[in-house]
Amino acid sequence: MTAHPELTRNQTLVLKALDRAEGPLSAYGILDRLRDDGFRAPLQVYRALEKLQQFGLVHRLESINAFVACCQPHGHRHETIAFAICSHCGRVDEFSDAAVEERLNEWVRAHRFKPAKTTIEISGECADCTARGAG
Amino acid sequence: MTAHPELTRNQTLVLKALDRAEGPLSAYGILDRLRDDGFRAPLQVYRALEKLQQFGLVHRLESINAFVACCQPHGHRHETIAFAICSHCGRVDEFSDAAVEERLNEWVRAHRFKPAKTTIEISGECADCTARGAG
DNA sequence: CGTCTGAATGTTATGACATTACATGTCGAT
DNA sequence: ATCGACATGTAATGTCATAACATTCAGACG
Ligand SMILES: [Zn+2]
Ligand SMILES: [Zn+2]
Ligand SMILES: [Zn+2]
Ligand SMILES: [Zn+2]
Repeated sequence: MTAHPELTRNQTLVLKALDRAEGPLSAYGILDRLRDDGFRAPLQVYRALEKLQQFGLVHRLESINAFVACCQPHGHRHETIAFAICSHCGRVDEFSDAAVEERLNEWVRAHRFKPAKTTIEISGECADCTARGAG
Repeated sequence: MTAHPELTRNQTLVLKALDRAEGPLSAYGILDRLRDDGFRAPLQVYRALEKLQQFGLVHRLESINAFVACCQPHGHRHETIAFAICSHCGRVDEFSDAAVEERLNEWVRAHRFKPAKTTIEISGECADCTARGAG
């Protein structure tokens, strides 16, 4: 599964919708954009999103219940990823920091905690929006 | 607002419900536990939770849409807090790490991002549950 | 006292996000 | 052909959160 298989039709459509979007989209937002492609029910979106997340092509933003296409060309699965989310324009920046990852891993080891998923999200206002004097 | 004022009746009830709970509670879970105290609608819970979060007495766990009472005796407002959430037993451990906070602050400074709220949540299985051989 | 005002509360309705359950289709392996 | 694994279609339901509006409460002030 390292090189994920061909995407199905629905997965391709969902990924394209996210790629074309300016910012994160909710599942229902994706659904609305795919009505013309035959999408009728939320489950079609959620099922595609689940696979795309497994492939590392899409990330879920827990703090805003939305999804973004991964900015890396071929996805990634093993790093801890942090997100900076502009609550004004929706821009999402994705980054990883080895020191952050290492410190969290230390806590986890020290407490014998078996991590399954790590969420790091900073919400706020991006530089552009701040410069423009956004509210 | 450093020493937060007296809590109102509803705020007190919600905080007590969270204190008594084993793990995190959803807003509707809190509502159910406060029916006998006269609670009838979700808004009563959400309004109390909003204030309690401002006072630093309650934290929202974004990745599971739930709330926990702060484990510090008098709350805290200025640190970046990380949570380790056991998806098996619901146990939540709260910790902060200066190095993590500093690294995230560096990214934010470098990108002129104006942070409003930082979420760090590690979901997984706690040591006790792993030892018990949980699934 | 009476009134004004801001905060908290009560209530109904609605919106937003996500999953369960079951039926159907597709395609390669045997 | 038939089987199994996976993807899909559809309806119904469950879960989380807020909008809108009316009412109540407690302190400030003349
Ligand atoms: Zn990515
Ligand atoms: Zn922005
Ligand atoms: Zn705390
Ligand atoms: Zn546990």
